[in-house]
Amino acid sequence: MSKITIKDVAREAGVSISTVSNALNNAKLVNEETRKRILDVVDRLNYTPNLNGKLLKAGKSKMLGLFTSTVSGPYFYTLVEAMFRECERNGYALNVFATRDKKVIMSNILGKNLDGVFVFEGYRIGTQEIELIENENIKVTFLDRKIASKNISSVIFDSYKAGFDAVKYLVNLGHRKIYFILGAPDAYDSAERLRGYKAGLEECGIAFKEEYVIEGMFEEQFTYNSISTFIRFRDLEMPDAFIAGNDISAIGCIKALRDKGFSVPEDVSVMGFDDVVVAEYFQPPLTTVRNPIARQGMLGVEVMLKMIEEEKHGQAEVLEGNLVVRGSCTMNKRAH
Amino acid sequence: MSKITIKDVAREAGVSISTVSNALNNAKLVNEETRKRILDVVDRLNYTPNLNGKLLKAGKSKMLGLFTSTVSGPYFYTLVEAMFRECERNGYALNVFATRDKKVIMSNILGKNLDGVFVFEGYRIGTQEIELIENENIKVTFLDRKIASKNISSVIFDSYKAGFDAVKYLVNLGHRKIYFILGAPDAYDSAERLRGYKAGLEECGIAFKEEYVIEGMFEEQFTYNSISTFIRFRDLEMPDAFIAGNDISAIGCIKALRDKGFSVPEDVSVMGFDDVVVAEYFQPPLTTVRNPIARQGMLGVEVMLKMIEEEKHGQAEVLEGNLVVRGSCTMNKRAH
DNA sequence: AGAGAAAATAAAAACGTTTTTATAAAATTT
DNA sequence: AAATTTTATAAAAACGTTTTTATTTTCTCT
Repeated sequence: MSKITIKDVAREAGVSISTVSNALNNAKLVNEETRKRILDVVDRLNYTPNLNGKLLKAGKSKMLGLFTSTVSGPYFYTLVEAMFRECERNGYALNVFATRDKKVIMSNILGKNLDGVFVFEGYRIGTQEIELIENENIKVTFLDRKIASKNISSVIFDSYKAGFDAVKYLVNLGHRKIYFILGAPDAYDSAERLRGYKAGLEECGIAFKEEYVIEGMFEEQFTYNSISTFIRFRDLEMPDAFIAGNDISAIGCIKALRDKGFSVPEDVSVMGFDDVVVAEYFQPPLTTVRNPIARQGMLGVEVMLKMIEEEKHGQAEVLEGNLVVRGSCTMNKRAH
Repeated sequence: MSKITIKDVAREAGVSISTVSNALNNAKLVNEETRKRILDVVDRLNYTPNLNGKLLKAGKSKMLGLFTSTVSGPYFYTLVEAMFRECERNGYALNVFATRDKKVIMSNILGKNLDGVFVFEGYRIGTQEIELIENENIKVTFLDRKIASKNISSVIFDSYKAGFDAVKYLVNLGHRKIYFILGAPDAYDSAERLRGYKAGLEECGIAFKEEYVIEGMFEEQFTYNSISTFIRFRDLEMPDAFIAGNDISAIGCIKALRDKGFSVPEDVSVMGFDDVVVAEYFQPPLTTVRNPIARQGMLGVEVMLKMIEEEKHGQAEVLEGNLVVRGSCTMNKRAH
């Protein structure tokens, strides 16, 4: 009923609060006999130290925060599971804060009960906020952009290369009219994949065409609508292949094509990115570029701990993905 | 670099710390002019109140904790996404703690910087721990068992009915030799589904047979192995249908059957539970019992907030699922 | 103009710890 | 046996807030 504090323990054990504290944290400083007596009382009263009191004094919390605007989707949970495991292994707790409210985010980051903070895609923390964090000497690791400074690290994927590889793979299969479906407008990955797509085309001697780029928003339904509309009103020839912004978008694209009477991959090839779980179960199974998501999570906390515990300068890590060939792409039968 | 506290603000603004505090929290108590001056300084120094100091004083944190042993799987993220949204809507933050370490769990629960705690399936918090929590006047909502008391609520699914309904559906399709694949041994849902399965059989006048129950652990690979072995060594007739502990297990079962040369649903029908995302994408699409997972999450925080804010007695809520008919079950062609 | 009320500000106490410093008792050295 | 060190315990300060109480200033009323 009542909250018991260190004071209650002290009184009950007939001893001062400092002795109780020491009995709990610095065994060597207190006589074995009294220590036992105190521990007995602690047990009997079920005393648990108040974390706020503790943290207020300590300044360190052994807690890391993960700020994100969404917790759904296979990408997120693969990432966060890896992070949880790695934190636990190092004696840290991971707190997930799901909010888009910049105020909440900043008050928690700067509120100093977190030793470090991960920022995952979604909301935008701008240069102004980053500067603030930097000045407060708080460690931050970004999982959605490439950046590094004294207190800031990042771990991201080489989405440029992924886009590049995707194009080359499709061209090798004999495709020429390769479309690109964009992701969220402010997403780093989307922009990089597009950049790689352009570079890949150039490498293969194919001219980039603005008309071949379609909106997709990383969303299934959005892409479905985009592609349906495109098919219906196009005055261009049918594409040979689509490179979707991610797997979810690829699924939307395939469903739209199918509903318009095209079969994948016989008529059109479709690729995705990420290799989310459904990619394998979807019909046809998705050809995609797999990003080592769990590795990103593990490396993220590794890099964070380096800053916190070894006081190292922040670093920017870039991870490469690899092509996973399944059934959604095939040779171009309409030879050029 | 340096951490600025309310003291720094006070000094800089030429005012006492109480005035700063009031300027920030109790606008009416301080002259508009000085308040502006203080806010200016706050802005200039980028002062953010230390949360530990704040919480230590307040006793309340507006934070809820979610304790779980795993964060993977579609069930979890659907649940937790709904919880995040509902918490945010009510001005609470949700902290996810992923650990199996009972000590960590209890120290956080009893450490009093959480206003309430959700317990999700995985590790076992026994009656002893529950009693402790109860005595400390901490609000707990269980998402993995049915229980209610002054400070404890719960929101679970009616897995008994789900098991019962599954059997009746299959019997209506003409199946008689219906097997049941168990989930994790200590899982409430698994036990309840089994109980419903038995009751359903009885209702239909079919005798329950111990040999028709197979281990599955809620895991794809485990079930795959179980079923493969069963098929290989069985001295019984082929089953008409399988009721798997959940969708994941159903998928393992189907894969095993397929690899042994049986097709689903033509030769054998297979059902799952949960209706996870892949259930829809899998080939054949899974017939399953859908649990309103998001609803569980929302109701969970609702019930929690009732205890915290309205000081209501805890309550036990039970949610019903509904049958989702897809392609993994069909009429029994081998008539009896 | 002086008393009383209201408004604005400051000082002090409190939240529950840990840590530093002080004191007392016991053990060791000279 | 006195002086010194070691060991054990206690007291006090500190962490950064908010809240309660106290003080000062300003305003209102007779």
